Amino acid sequence: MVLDPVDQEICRLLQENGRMTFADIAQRVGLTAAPVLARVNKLEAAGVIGSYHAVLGREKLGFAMTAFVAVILKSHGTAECRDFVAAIVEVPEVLECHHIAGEEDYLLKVVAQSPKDYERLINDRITNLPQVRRVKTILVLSSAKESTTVPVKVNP
Amino acid sequence: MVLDPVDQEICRLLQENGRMTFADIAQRVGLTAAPVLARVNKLEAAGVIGSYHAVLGREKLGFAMTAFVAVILKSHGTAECRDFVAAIVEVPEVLECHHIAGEEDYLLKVVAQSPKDYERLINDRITNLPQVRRVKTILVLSSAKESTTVPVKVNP
DNA sequence: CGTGAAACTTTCAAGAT
DNA sequence: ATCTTGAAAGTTTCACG
Repeated sequence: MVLDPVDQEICRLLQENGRMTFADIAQRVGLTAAPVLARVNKLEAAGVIGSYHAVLGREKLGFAMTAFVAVILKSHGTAECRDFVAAIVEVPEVLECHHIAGEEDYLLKVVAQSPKDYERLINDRITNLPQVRRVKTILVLSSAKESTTVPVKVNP
Repeated sequence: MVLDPVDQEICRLLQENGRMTFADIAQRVGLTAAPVLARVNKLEAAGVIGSYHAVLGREKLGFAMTAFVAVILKSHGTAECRDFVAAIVEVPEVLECHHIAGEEDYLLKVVAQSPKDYERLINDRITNLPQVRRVKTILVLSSAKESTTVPVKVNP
């Protein structure tokens, strides 16, 4: 699918503020609401716009810790990987699960309320899994940027 | 701030669908739109709800690559770190920048359209920075989960 | 918290450029 | 083809009970 500059601007605006009204977007891109709606519907149908989410203030909810967890599996058979992934994606504190190339097999991003909670999470829900050989914690001290906004080029 | 079960459910719903209408939310939590609006305003003011965003389908926009980049700085003075972070957060392809404890100093999440693009990004925008000693790329092969949804406890 | 009312937004069909 | 207009339905937002 080809994005003209108006589509690109709509994507930029909705990445920045996912609750912006079509009337508002229309004004900023120099159209009326109807064609903006049509374009957004088209962008959603094409999968260019995938979903909309509120992002919560984690620390306000008591999540004082973020960490990346590098996981090495015991073996790398298809079934082994499948079962590990199936179990790990069900853990709500695991926000991300990436299969990676490198010394380790998977890189997880996890949140926890406290070191104690983190310990329980790692022990009971991760290290515990029969496929896991070893885990390494990379503790996040602070995050200077944490966004899902990708660049939508203005000059095609 | 204390979240009662209705606040928690509102947070859960808005994490799941950031464009859900207040009328819709109201129906699901068994209220009318007015009190839902009041609660959302309060949650936003308290920073529990931080922001709303559309998440784009990266691959549809040509971002075929995701990688984590572990960075070691030459030194760890306050100014050095500050200047590195200030430069790195301006790079649109760098979606996340975390200060970490471990062998490396920073962990970045970056997206790129191709290996060539990735090379340019790493060379010209990262390795290049005067504070950087060394970078290590951890290539993402696939992501089984990539979310910002944190658990909002149902049982206080 | 609910109601009702005003203002605004969404959404669609028909017609203009 | 894509936009505008205009109108109906739905949503937001407020003051009052």
